[in-house]
Amino acid sequence: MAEALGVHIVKEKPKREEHLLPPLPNVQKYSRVHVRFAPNPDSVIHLGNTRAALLSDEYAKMYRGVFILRFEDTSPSVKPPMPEAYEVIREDLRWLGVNWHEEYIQSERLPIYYEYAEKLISMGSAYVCTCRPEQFREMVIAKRPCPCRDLPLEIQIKRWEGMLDGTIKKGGAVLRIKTDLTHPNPAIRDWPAMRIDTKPHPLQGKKYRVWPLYNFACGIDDHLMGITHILRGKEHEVNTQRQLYLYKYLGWEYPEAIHYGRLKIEGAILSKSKIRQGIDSGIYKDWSDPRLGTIAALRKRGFLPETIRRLILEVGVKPSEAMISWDNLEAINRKLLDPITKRLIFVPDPVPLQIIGLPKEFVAQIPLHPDHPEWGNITHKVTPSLNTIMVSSKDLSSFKQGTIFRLMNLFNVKLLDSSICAFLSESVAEIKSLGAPIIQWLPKDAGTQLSVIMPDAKVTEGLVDTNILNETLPNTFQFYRFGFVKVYREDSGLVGYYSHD
RNA sequence: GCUCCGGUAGUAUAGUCCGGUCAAGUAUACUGGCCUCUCGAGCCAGUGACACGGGUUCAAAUCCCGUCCGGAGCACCA
Repeated sequence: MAEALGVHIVKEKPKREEHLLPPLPNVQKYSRVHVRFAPNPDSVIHLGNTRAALLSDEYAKMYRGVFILRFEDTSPSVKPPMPEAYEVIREDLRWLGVNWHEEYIQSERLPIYYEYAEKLISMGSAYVCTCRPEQFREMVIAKRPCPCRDLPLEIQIKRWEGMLDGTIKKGGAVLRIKTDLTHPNPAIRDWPAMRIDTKPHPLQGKKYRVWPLYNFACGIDDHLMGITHILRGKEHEVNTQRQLYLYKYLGWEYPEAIHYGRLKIEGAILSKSKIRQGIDSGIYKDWSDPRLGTIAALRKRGFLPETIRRLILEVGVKPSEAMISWDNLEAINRKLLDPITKRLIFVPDPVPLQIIGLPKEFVAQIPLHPDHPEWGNITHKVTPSLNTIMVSSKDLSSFKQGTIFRLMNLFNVKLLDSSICAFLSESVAEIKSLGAPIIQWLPKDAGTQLSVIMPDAKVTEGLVDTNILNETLPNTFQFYRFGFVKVYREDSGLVGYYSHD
């Protein structure tokens, strides 16, 4: 109808229109887009890894494609898989809102890799190399074939069997894919595909002693799983070049590979090895230590999955490196959190303050959200006999004797000495015209102990409005004049993790 | 050193393919002001960038060359 009238109806604009992802290349070549996220379960995932996962997920949704989760756990001794990591990673992905349609674990697919290894050997496209690594390197730099390269097929097969049956010891041989020995990049010349690793695998035990290297397993799997578009960091650019040879020999077409630059976040640790090292040495409590850039840490601190997704989409797929600032991340999170988060009183480092000269009983109405009066208020009473309240020592110590200030939502007082003040008046307007400070407070017995872990892992102790115990926890609150805090109920009591202002 | 890949404000990003509408947009940060019983949110205004040098062109952030700077890779890791 509208079209008949020559009117073009614009559908509801996407919320993030300014950060829509660019289209994927050559989508029309494939019947259905297949993307994958292939983490190594040797550790948990962090903001950097999330980039591949979220970008792939977003594209899968954009094209109604298939998202494949593949655990790349084929290095028992160099990157030993952490048994619990498989589930922790799934958990993190679910939390991030990533939907995967298929899941594979490479350590369960060794027979497939063996099959292709044998095929490539018999085709003369791969050979078993028994040179010492340094020896091989010398030759390859000189663009000369190593002595193993052109050995007859029967010997290659015999050597391959030797790798499998244990005749050849660990480190004694490696399967190499033939490439171009004159390739300008020495790293590409006759790259290794399989090696012997006798360390028991957490999932497979001692079942296998020959394991595929990254390029072999990944290259084969990407094809077998029908991957059409690969999103990965640019550290893999050379790997793409290597795998091209494999695809050529097997007559396969290589997927579209998109390489993005590294993601760093100012001040936070994003290196898996450094994280693990820090945990082992006790510097960090665990993977969710607030100083880390892990998903577990961001979640614990109250960052929302949507925040992380928006950030990743904003950064996009550029090949250059990006240094994310906390300001940006926090601003996104604050914008999402602010309208939906209850306000409560938290008094850091509390000290008592007695109020004298009270003419009557006062009831303070503290809104749960200033922009949502319908959410209601929390009330606190101060009477001539119940006249001691708790305030932050930081506030109190900044006031000189005689300072006039307001107790938020209550009344105005004048400081007499370090722990006594006198009732002055009730009017808000009065205090505003003076430009005097307004501070948060709690009646002496209305607070519950709360330890807030700050982003630098230091702890701020304080009292939080006891009404928090009526809330479902964990939950994020905004404490007046303090900031957003995600509060947990732990055995030791209430523990909060500071998100941001 | 070798092989690749990049460089738009403090940070991130749009624009670069298909030169003019870009005296460069947006977000955040910062500075002023308004609003607010939070040092939160919101509103208004402002500061701030095309790495440098050549070339092509009537015209260059956009194309070409050089320089500088940055990153990645050069594992029997992924």
